[in-house]
Amino acid sequence: MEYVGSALDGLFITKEGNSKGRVGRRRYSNDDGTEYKSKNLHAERRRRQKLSDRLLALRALVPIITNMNKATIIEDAISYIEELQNNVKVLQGLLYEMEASSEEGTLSRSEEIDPAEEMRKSGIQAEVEVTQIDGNKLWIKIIFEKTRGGFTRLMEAMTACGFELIDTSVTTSKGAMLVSSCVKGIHGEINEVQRTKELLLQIINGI
Amino acid sequence: MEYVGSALDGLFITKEGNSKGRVGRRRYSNDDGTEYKSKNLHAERRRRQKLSDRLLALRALVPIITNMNKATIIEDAISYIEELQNNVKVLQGLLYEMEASSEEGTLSRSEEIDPAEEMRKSGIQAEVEVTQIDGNKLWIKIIFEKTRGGFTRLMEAMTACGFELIDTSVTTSKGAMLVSSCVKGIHGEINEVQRTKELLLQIINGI
DNA sequence: GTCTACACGTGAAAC
DNA sequence: TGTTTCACGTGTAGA
Repeated sequence: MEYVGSALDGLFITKEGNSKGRVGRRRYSNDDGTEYKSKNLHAERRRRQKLSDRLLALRALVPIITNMNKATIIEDAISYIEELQNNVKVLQGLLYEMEASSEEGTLSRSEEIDPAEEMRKSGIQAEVEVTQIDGNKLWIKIIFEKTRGGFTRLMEAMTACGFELIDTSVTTSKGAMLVSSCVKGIHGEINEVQRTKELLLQIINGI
Repeated sequence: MEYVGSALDGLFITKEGNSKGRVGRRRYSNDDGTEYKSKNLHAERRRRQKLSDRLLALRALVPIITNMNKATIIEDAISYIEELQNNVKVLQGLLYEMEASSEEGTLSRSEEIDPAEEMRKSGIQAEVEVTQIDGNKLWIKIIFEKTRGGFTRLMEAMTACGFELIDTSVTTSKGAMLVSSCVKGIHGEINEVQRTKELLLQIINGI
């Protein structure tokens, strides 16, 4: 790649007056004296202009430019790309974190219990709590994983099993459904609470 | 910026044999015949190399390179920067969405009611529901905006007002707190349900 | 052969 | 002033 001269060196015809166009431009001549410009002169000009344009476009894309120099333009572009790459990485990390925390239960932000979360942790499918209110009334609390039509099927199953619903309230939180209901019990039945609980668990498992 | 020639044109001494160093390099001479290289030759070389190095670094940073050309390197860098910028924008949008949905209540994803949201819509501070379970027992459901220590103060206020709590369940969903409780009522009191409800509302408003 | 891309040395302009 | 940056035309090597 070293410039070593050539037979063509020294054949420049200089100081040519040229009234129009590129005056004073160096000319090139063969041994027979026919003048011609370098063959790739235009191509080289196009190449230079293209590169210049690209650099301009690059400079336009980079927000902070410390200098207008060609080298510094590329330098700034490099640091900008690094910054953008870091940005993307940080944002992806944040997004991943948020998705994870959002998936495993948004109620993690409340200090109270998260039914769905607790259910998944303990591995049980549902949580049933039965409390005897009065002689023939039971207060039941059911927490189970929410499914489409789950509540309806629970109600159908409970009525089919002979539960007489007095008052029922349902609320869902994320993936869990809490059913708080007051049912009429079979008066006089011994161990009614435990039997009702087992029956409810069977119903829920059947859903 | 037009090349117009100069008095120095045509003074190149070519075909100089040079045993050492940069043989054949063009020399430059003054009118007095003293030879010298162009003054900014080394500086120009350094500049070119610096630019070349920057381009190399840029190429190393861009993952996809369609061509090794200088122009295409910059072109690829431009498209890569655009891609990164778009990436950042999309990720920021996603993050903003997730933050918003996470802040305004995760229950928006469940098809059921969102207590906090409904409360805010209707403009009421709390929702109280009282149902008579038995002669001297009441089942109360309270939904109110969750505040720090709100549940504790509610319990203190209720016990201070003479409520005898039999069983209490509390669950929070985002900004709302649902208290489902069974209390002992004053046996024989007429319109007990309505009076209890009003009393609870007063308590909640006092919190 | 042509065509492309590159590095080179250089003059000039800018600071 | 001198230093730096740039565009230019050119030679040349590789497809």
